[in-house]
Amino acid sequence: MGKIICKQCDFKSAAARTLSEMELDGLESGCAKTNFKPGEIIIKQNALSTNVAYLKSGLAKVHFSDPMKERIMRIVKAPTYVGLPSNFGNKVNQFSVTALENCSVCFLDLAAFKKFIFENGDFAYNIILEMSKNELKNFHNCLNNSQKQTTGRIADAVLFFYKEIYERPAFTLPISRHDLGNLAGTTRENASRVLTQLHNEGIIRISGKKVAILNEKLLQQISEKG
Amino acid sequence: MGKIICKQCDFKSAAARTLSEMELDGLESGCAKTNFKPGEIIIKQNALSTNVAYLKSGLAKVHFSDPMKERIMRIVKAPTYVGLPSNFGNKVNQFSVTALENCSVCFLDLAAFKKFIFENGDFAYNIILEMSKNELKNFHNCLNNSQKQTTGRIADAVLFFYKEIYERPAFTLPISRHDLGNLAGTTRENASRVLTQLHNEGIIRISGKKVAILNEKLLQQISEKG
DNA sequence: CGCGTTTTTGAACCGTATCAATACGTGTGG
DNA sequence: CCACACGTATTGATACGGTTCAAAAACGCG
Repeated sequence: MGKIICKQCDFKSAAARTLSEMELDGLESGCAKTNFKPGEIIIKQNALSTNVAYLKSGLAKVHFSDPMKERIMRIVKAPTYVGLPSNFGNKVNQFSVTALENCSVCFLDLAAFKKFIFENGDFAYNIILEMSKNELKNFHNCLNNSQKQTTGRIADAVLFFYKEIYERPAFTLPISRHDLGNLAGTTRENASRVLTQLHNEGIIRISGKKVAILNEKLLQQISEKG
Repeated sequence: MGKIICKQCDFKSAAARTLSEMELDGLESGCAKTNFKPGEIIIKQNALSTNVAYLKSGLAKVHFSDPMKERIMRIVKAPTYVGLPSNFGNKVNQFSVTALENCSVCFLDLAAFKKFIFENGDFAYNIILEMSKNELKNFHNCLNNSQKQTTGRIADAVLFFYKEIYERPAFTLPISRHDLGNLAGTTRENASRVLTQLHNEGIIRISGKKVAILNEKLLQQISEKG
């Protein structure tokens, strides 16, 4: 779509920052920048993963989208690669990625990307670093989800939006109750219930999609204990 | 411990197979082979992860070992690296690894390992490949655990031992009921119950730790549906 | 303003954890 | 060789949390 110049891009990943000017020229030739509106699908599960997707700006949900077991795995914020494990571990995407806000994404040629891994150790190392951190995050996520009960998991999700996404205690949820439940591994009904319960206890204030955290310490405790 | 010669090692990883003779000499100088008996700890959670662990032979469990939330994440079979994400994503191990059988492990110097990533693109690429596949496995694992109920998860575990570990329909469980429950995210009581239930339905035969799968198709269905 | 969607709330039902008691198996010491 | 003790496994009864179903309320949009 839009013509862009990788060399001058301000949103380079840690890995891309290791590339020489010449390499960046190579990257650019197989690079397509695309914009997405909320709800639009960035990566489609079961489609061939022929490109590396780099989320330059915006917010998106990573979700497994089988008809029978739709599940939001996590919410990702730019800048980040999305779907690298599918790119390398499997020929088809193992999950979908859908924009929650306006998103700007660069689709990079997989062959060129691989070439950099082979030829630029610094680049490869940074990719490994990003993948490692991601896997550890997933690891803890998974553990939490299986050991806490609903209240704790919803508290987790709220804290996640606070700390990792918006970095301030008042924000507007980018997702519906349905999706919040889905993210926390429960139903929309329970997501609703827990939210109002936390509201009634004075731990958060909630009105529609607007959330304000009133008692962070207590919320943290709920997230940890149960 | 034992003196070994990496060059002549028959258990090389895909990544290590890309190394030149000279590089293998380098690997060897910072390599310690150690043997573990069942129950012995190979990697200890919260210890500094100063070495890359390569499981050359044997079976081990990867588990989160906090006093309050002990949880078996997965069972791994040689040959495989264990703990790479901790090596690169964090200075301390994010989980423990404990031997279930006699295990032979090579501890490699992390600095040398990093050097190979920087200098040998083929090596780096193979590491990325292994990490990608691992992450996808975890991904599906995590998804399954959160969407199935106990019967399905135990069925999963049994099928896992059949297909991924022993590759034959009759085998001896390498873990106790307690750990089986822990692996499937439930209690020892429920693990027991489900096992005898499957036995009574003629789907598996079970006697102590000896398991035989009698009706694979049905077991598969249970694993998928519920 | 009306219609469809999303959210909230209540009640009944189901699955699983928990508790409690019993059985089994192995190893120890008399 | 038996008696005992300890860890592991089994089985049943109960309680709690969460899903599901149903219905009302609030919201957003044309």
